Amino acid sequence: MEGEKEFLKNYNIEKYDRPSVTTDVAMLTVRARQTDNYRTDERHSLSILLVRRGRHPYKGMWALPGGFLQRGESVEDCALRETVEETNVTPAALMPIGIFSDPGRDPRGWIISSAYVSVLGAEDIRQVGGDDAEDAKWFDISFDEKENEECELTLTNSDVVLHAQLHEKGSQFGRTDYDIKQSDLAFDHAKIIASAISAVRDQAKDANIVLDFLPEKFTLNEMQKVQEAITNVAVLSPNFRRKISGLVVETDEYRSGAGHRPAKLYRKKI
Amino acid sequence: MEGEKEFLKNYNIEKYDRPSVTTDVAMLTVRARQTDNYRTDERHSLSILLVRRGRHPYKGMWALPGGFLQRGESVEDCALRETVEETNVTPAALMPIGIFSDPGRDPRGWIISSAYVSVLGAEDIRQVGGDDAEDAKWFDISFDEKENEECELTLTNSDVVLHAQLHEKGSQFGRTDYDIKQSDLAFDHAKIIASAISAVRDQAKDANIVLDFLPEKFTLNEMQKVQEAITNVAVLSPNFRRKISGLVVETDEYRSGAGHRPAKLYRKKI
DNA sequence: CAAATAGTGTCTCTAAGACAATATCAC
DNA sequence: GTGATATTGTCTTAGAGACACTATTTG
Repeated sequence: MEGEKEFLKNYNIEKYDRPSVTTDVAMLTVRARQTDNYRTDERHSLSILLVRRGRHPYKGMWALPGGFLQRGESVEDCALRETVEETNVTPAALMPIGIFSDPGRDPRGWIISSAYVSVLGAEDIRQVGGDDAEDAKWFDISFDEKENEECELTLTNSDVVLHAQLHEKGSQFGRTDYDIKQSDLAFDHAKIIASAISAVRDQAKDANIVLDFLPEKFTLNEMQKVQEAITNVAVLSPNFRRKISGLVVETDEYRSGAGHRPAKLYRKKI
Repeated sequence: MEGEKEFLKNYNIEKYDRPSVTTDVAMLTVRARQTDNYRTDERHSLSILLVRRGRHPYKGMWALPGGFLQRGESVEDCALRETVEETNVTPAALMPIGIFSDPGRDPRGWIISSAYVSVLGAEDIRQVGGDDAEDAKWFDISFDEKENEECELTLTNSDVVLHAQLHEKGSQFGRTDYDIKQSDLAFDHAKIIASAISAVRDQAKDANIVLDFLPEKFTLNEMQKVQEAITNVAVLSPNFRRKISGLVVETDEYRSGAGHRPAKLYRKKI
């Protein structure tokens, strides 16, 4: 009878068929756009960071940052490492979206991907671009679910507009799954992005993830606008304030100069 | 310049270092135990199905059902297939728990695991045992979180008692992560089980997943007892009834013969 | 009848939605 | 002053928790 030590000595992992494993990260932030009227609030829009592929396959197309899992690191470490390498941005936390493993999802062969969302505050996004990150760009997101489970994803940039049509396949355990009907993005990344957005929208209901999108100090109106950009649902400001009052603390500072009453700055409660 | 077709023709996936991928499934159910007093309700307890390993490594120890991902199947299909093979039980739905990939988690080498929870109704669990499943057994779960983030997991069976001590590492996005301090189970499965339980407890708050644990027809008291077994929190029956009234529909049948007023049987609302 | 669950009604408190009203600044 | 956001207060309604009470069955 073979003992465990002996078994492990003779075990040859190379004998077995195994997939390559990649990670993909949907990095989201909320950006403000200038308005004509100096008095009026900026428009806020949920945005995603994409990189243009410099290599085959899908060379020249836009894709999520990510890459192959290396020996000695956890999947989450890999997602973090690849994100920093490709975009020069270091995400604070990664939220797992799911594992994408449909046969045929990658033309190179048997490759499965573990996908994450990360959320960036206003301070982090300035770093974008750098050594390896020349082709990393922010895209404004428009993602609407129509009546008959058909969804339209549009990613817009000053130069490019990317479209994808998806079909809502089902929603279980707070994660919605989609089928791609048409996509301008590399691989099955339109599907991953749609899942990522729906996961973040789900989280934003209890307002906690909203704070991750904000800088260290922020006005309550900014916070509300960020939530509205994520969830696509407008709320009344007194009710919003009441709801999130337990999550934030006042500072002594004010934001003024906008043609109306200055707003007190708040900070995330620890 | 190489085109995409040519690139793919020359691409050799074997050149790259890659991990083996397994799935592990925590199959949960709620079982009732007889009481002395014929009038009194049965005690309900959350239970998990474990298999005794017939091979190295961890030969003879108890572990979650699961196995290696094969070419041509999705990770979820693999989890389903392995579960049926090893336990003869077909789960209705799988809820993803996360991907466990710490270096060194498997003595055979670089092996990462995608973990799922599945929930079984009272009807399904009779099938357990069969061809390959002689060593599949149900264990009662006791899982308590103490003050200082220390957790004690105890799995009990008529023959065996398995212990594990865990440390709560942090809770993010509704998933709690644990460190193993001591474990009687194979691999890092104590950690996976703890994550699975905390995920199901989280879901059970909005009562929907509770229905998956029940047979086709059930009394509201049975439903309440199941929820209490999962969450470890007792509730008042009028309030419970009010809360779940929208999730169920009456049938014409009653459950009688228990020394007290018969209870109407309900069914899950579609 | 006693014990035990089945099931209803209702009081209180909290949280959410709607909306009215006041405050303060830049031009 | 005017137009814009900032901030507070309050009315109403929906839901959760607590609890008292009635209904029905079997030994």
